[in-house]
Amino acid sequence: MATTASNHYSLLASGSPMVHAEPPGGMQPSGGYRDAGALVQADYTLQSNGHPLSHAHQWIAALSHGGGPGGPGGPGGGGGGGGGESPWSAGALGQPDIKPAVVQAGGRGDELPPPQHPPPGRAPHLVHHGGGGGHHAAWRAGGAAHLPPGMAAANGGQAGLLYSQPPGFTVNGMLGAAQPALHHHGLRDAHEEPPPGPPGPPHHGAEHPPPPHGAHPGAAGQAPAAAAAAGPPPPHHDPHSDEDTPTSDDLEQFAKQFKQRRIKLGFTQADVGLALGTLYGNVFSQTTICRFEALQLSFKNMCKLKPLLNKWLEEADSSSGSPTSIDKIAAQGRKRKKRTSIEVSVKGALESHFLKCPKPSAQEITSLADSLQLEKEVVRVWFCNRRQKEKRMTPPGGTLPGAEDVYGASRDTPPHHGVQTPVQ
DNA sequence: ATGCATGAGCC
DNA sequence: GCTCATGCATA
Repeated sequence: MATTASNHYSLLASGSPMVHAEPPGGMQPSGGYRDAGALVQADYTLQSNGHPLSHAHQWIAALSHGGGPGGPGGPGGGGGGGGGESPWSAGALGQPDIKPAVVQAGGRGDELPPPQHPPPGRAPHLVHHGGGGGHHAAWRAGGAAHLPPGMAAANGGQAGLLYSQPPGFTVNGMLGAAQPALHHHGLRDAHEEPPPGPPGPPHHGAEHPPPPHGAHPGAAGQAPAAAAAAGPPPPHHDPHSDEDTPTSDDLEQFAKQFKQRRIKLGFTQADVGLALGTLYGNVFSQTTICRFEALQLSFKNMCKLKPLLNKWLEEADSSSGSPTSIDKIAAQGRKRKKRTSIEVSVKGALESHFLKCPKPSAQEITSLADSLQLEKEVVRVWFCNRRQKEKRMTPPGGTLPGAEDVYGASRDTPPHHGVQTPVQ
């Protein structure tokens, strides 16, 4: 009843046109949606369950855990809580859980293009505000002021805003290349190629820099000074270099710049995702690119993607105009449970619980699920996603300066998440 | 642009 | 079972 989830799942497959339709009688899709099968995208019709979308408190104050990430860039990190309490301080880059998303379609079969990283000849665009240790305390320390001169002018021309079909970029013969790639280093390698810079702890679970963002500027309750106050002075010299760990400020700027360039060049987020696959073997979805631009990824993840995107920028820039192919990767034939649409009222209930207890026990989840009439798994996942959301570095839509107050105070004002960057 | 889902790696 | 990275499906 509540969920719009009908029972059909859509499967991507390429092939047999068979529709797997199940009688919508049951609302709980808990059938065996995991079988591996090759079904095609069923044309399930969504039940218009249009929910008004009223977001209540989305971004709660969880951020405020005093914790705070230790110093910026300072490895000394406060050792944040362990299990994953502190968003940014936990072992960011150091953790090995990064996974490669190389999902190469069977089509190309092969592997991924050689991961070569052509040395960037020049320091690209990233201008970067000079302050080295200044304010990179909060995610968006108002740093929007950049805009490299060169960039705007760069190729401003034709690209205009036609996203229709970008000209394509050439990737140095990468396409044809089905070279046996060696190690398509997944992201996992990322942690392996730690920035030489960071002396001390190469990548351990404690270095971490990122300023917590704890909240937004509004929440700026955070003493600005605090940021700089970090004990260990972050030795970052060139934030834009792929090498060392950028500050959150750097990331923010890069993301903005990236987006602008991307748009100017006429590429969509999806194009970029695919291009990364072509270039490095790691394909990413539109979602990921979007989140990167919106800074909705974890700090660690942002750091991981930045170099890739930076290279793409260079490629796209240098070969903007060349023809090429963009190959796409077909989805595999995996079944996916249909997205459950949680009713607003139910969502509200979940959020309430989340506020009280972000990490309910299995037992609690079970009873909660029961009372809300949702599958236990759905509830569990909801909490997981909720927690994850809390950890993102994303400043809640409005990080308007001086605007919001910390949630703790008057959380009445739900930040409408509609306020993000206009474009796209 | 974002909600819900999947899955690897870890504990 | 959790976290984290990621993405399909959707609004």
